[in-house]
Amino acid sequence: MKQSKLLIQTLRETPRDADVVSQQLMIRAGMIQKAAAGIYSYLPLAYRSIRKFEEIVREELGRDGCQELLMPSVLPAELWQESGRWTFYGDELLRFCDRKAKAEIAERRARGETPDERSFYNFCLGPTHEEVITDIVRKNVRSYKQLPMNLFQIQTKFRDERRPRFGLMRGREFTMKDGYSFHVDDADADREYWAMFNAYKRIFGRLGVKFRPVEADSGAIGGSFTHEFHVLAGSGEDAILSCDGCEYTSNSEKTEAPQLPVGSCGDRFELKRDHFCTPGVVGQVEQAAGMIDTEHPQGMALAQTSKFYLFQVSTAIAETHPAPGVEGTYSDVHYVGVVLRGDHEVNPVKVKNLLGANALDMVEINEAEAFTGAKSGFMGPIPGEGTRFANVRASVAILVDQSLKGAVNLTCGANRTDYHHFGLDPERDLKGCIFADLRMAQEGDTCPRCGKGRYQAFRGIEVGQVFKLGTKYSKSMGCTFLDDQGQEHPMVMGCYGIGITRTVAAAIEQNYDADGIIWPWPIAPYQVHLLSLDPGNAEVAAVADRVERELEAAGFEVLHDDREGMSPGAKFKDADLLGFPLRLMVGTKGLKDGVVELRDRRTKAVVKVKPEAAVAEVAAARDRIMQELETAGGR
RNA sequence: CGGGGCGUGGCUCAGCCUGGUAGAGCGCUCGGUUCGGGACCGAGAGGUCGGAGGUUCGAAUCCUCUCGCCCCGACCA
Repeated sequence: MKQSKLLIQTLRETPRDADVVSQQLMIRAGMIQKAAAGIYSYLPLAYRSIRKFEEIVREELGRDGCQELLMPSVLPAELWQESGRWTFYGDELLRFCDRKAKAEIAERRARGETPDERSFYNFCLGPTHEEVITDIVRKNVRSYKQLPMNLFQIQTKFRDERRPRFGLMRGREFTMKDGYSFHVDDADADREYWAMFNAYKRIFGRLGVKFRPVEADSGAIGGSFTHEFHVLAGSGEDAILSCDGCEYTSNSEKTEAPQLPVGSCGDRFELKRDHFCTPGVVGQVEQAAGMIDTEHPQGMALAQTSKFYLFQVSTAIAETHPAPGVEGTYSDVHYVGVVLRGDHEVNPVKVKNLLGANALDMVEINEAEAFTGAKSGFMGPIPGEGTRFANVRASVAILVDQSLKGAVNLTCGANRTDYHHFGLDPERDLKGCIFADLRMAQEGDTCPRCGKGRYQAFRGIEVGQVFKLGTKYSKSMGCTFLDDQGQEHPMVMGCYGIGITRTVAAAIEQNYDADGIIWPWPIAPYQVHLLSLDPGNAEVAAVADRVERELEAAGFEVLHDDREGMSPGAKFKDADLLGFPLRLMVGTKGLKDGVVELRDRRTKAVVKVKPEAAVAEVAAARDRIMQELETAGGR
């Protein structure tokens, strides 16, 4: 391909509204162009990478017998109403109506009515396709003999994000591979889950990026387990903890924290109310340092302090769920107190899951201060007399992190500004409290799975997820089969997603330098960037054209920068920015010595060879690069 | 959705405070000289200053409304 004919405009300067590396580089390299917030055109170079990744996905899923189909992107409201998600999904679902509904609205207006347009919306843009696929399967599959079945599509999705950002990584429109499997029972769904898990490991392994499959929170859907696949990159939105001694890797919102040994701290004291006074000090560390008495002349160790968070369970959703720690249900419970060691952070997802709540919010600071009667920093699990907290204590669940089980002589906020109690023994002093793992695990914590390794922290970009759905959709939509006894059962489902365009962006987030992109070979738009440094020179032009033909004949993808009137330096800059793995330079200077030069984008190493040997040298470089990829991937 | 910011040629931005008939660099076109890490000279093309209304003799500039975009937060099967 001649670069002089390629649709591309590279930019020397970074566009102002590009805020992440992949977005900046893709715009500067002329790969994407924004049409609206979070909506991009994929220009030729980007689309080549996207298609290459799609092909990898197709090949690997094909190995597992998955069938590809394509569903509509405009979906009828009826299906979403059937599953219940039409109302549940929220404003990310872009809803609209067709001409028939519009005519109806117009007609009512003509009659003097003021119809609510939203109630006439009868279509949406598909953000995901559980409803459609379930509809297809229930209409076409009746017998256990047809199961299992695994169907996928690679398709444009639309989610009307509140705040689209990060270019292709969090756009509103994006390309996604979404797959759905249908099974006669749980065991078979589990088997398929692990088959897809392994397929994903192959897919991201072939991509040539560092990645990790991580255990994740299964969220409100309540599936039994789920893994996310993350491309590791410093700019990743998710924190991942990975044990250096075993396979356990998880999203930090899920990571199990180890039970810590309770330090010895002398005799057990009674609860001494308002024992420490640290006026005007707010931070945990400063407070602890100010907690001085005869027992603690240096101040209190941070691990001997406790902190207290007040959460609120949304009553609208909680309704009749049995409430641990208190009598009654969440329709009675508004507040939940969480007690942690002073040097630990609360993990809201763990709290939420423990409570079985769908939504959990921090109580707003003003409200919390009014409730407990103390300023932030001095709240605690023991209500002060006459406060609202004291009045409703019986209906406030007190959850205590397991690290404090058996702990004694702790401090806690006195619910009186500037004061802390001393001598807290949660088991003794907090009636009906529940001990559980509620904190964020941290880098360096001992892994509770193997008991030996320690957690290492990474940042990751979520690019794929495998999820066991169960019968949520098959039950609500009547997707059933007949077993060999003629009995009807709902199918057990799994779903499996890969963000295609996000993955390509994530690959760049992980692989770039100050000069531009460094493409992993398997998804590079072109593999070789052939630069004619003096295209006006007949010999250079002849050699470059010949090498281009030879490389293409040997199966390489070559972009030939044949542009005239451009200085070598400018071509080098463009080549670095576009970042194809290999750059082959043909110029008068080299040809004077009878050589062309091959440069590795990542290592910057240059090899000089005779033009006739260029193809063999490129092949050798490819083999070396692919070899390195084998060892670089995830685990 | 709350808070903040920005809309001036394809890109980056100046001009706005203090109204007077629109600029620079990059990119693009043509000619010439160059040519191994974003060369130089000369000549050009290209802008309803996001939109609407208002104030004014006169608005990119002041006022009102509106649309779009960006950032922080909340949200994220």
